[in-house]
Amino acid sequence: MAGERAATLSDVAREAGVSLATASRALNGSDRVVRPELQEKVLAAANKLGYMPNANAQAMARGSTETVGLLVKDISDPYFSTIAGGLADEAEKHGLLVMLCNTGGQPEREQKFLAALRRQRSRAIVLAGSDTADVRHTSEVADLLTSYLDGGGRAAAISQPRLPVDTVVIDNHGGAKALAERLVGLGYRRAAVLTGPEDLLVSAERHAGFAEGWREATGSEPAYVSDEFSRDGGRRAMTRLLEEGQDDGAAVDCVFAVNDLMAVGALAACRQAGVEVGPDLAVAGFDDIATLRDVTPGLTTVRLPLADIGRLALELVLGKPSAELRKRSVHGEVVLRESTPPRS
Amino acid sequence: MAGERAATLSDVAREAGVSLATASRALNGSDRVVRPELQEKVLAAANKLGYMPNANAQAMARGSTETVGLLVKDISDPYFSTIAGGLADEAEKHGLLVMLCNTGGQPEREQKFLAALRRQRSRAIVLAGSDTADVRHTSEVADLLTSYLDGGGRAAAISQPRLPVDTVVIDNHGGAKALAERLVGLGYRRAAVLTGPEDLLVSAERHAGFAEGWREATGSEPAYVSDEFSRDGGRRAMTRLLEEGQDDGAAVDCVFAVNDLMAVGALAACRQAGVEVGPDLAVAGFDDIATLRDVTPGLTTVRLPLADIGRLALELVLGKPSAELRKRSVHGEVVLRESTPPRS
DNA sequence: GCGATGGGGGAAAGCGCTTTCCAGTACGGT
DNA sequence: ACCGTACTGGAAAGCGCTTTCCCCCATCGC
Repeated sequence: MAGERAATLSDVAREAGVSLATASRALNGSDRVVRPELQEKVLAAANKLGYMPNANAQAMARGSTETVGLLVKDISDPYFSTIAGGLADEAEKHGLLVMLCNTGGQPEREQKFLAALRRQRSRAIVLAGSDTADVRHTSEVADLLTSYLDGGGRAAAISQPRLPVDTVVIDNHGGAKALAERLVGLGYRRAAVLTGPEDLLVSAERHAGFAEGWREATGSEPAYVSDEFSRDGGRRAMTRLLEEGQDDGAAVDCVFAVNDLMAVGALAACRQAGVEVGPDLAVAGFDDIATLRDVTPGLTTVRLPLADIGRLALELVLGKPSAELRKRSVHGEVVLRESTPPRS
Repeated sequence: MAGERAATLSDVAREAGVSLATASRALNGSDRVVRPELQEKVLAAANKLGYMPNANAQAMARGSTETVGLLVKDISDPYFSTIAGGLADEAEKHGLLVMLCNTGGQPEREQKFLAALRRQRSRAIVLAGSDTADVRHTSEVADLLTSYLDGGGRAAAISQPRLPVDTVVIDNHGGAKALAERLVGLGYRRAAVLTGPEDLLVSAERHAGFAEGWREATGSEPAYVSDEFSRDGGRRAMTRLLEEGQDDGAAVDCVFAVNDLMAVGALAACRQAGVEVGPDLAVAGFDDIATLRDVTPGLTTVRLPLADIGRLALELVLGKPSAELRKRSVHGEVVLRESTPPRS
């Protein structure tokens, strides 16, 4: 067995008694008409030999592949894995393979992967790593992307509006603002925001949106505490907030964590501190991560259609190229649950 | 810009005033020694032209790629995405790219992807889709895999012991058994298992392990209810269980859901039915999904080192091929939390 | 001083496919 | 009966790279 090198197209052609050209045409179908009789012979030969085209050879000859690259910050984060799921589904429909690149948020890796995808002649690239305000890095990525585009590649980004490519923009600002308004409507008056690092764009946008909504509705500015954009970051931030609140008489009645993971961390911190979320303090998140829909108390959040976002990004990147940059907006929907009961 | 086709190796060679062969050797380093002076010239030329090797051409010439395929049932499921994360990390260390294939549990897709990976001449394939008892499909996959291996490919599976490849076997049986023992130790006496479809191997193994442990410790057989292997399946199964329990005087005091997602569904069902998990009824899961570590009450479960499993699978598949099939066992660790308090 | 040795460069043969270009055949029109 | 037109098969030229094989020249040993 081990010695039998895989059958090539010439093997098939020989077996079928036709030329290489005819074999290729018969198998690819569309190209040009081949007499049905010969076609069948070729198909039979291919079948008999267990022929499998060499995708690399095809890529060379055709100059294009069936591969799309997907860059995410961390595939084990449900936010990204849900997006990846939607994108993978869509890719499957188009007969495309997805190259998964886990950047871990490291700029060098991001650039390395971009280069690799370019070498592979990926048909398209979707960037879903979170955008940072790191101008130097962003511009390097932008350069890489531009030369990729010049080489005939296609690219799109998710929520990274600074990149010179088509983008699915997530209305972080609007969603957070709407959430603020709803919370005020429920009777809350003193808010704090648990944010990620301030150079993380998503975090900044959500913070700003919330602050704007809150300000417009109450005339006051929400406090805020920054930490990591993660479960533990949320826990730490919340712990600090609770400690501060003790001295300071004017404790907040409502906390907005800029993502669900942080919110869950905040929930844990409250539990530990003996603060009952809901009656004592309201907590809200953002994203509506599916796995987290069952935490108790149910977490008020802004639902993002993550799988659709993945699908949309692929559609965008596969669609007709257009001269100007396209932006496709996606809005979140506030989902109220028990963690923010109407304030009596 | 758009007209400038990407620089090729011959462009670099010409620019550097050397032959193709020398250019190739200078860039790949290892192959054979090139005079440092020429080497530098080539590097400079490559740099100047923004040369990017064409990975497809390299793959053709070398006969091997830098790509590994990963088949998962559903990347948006935290179980798989955590494994994928570990594997992607490891892949990055080896300079490999990961081809993500989302099978959705559909046998045809699985086969389609396997074929695609073969066409791509993927260096290795890791299968992490859950194994089913569907013999026909399993044997077809096995055939595909075998011919892939014959062609020089490498493959490994995660927890699919029926495939003729190296396998990371997860000790589902042992973990569930240990859990059963611990629960009995806490004072529980009447158990029920919430299982997935019985032809799903993971589910069956966990069920069997738990039943064995329970039987050995108490002499009685746990009841069980089957439904989907998902959050909603868990909720439904639990609801049914609670309804049955009402008629039947002898209600269970402890429920084992074969994965965390189902357990969370069960938690939701209990909440809805007014049953307080912990005091009224114990609930345990399996996997210890990170995102779920903060549900309340804290869910007793069997922790699986999912990221390590992904890493391990890649190591296995990249390691020296050996004649006999290798199995690498991974064991879970029981983690007791508030959902299963000691029974007073 | 001369042949043997070996280090390093270049020509060219692929790798497996697609696609252009050419040639042969059969058909239609006049 | 003759020429132009369609149609279809085959030869061969790449696609961009790696690698074998060959050759040249410098060094070494005797």
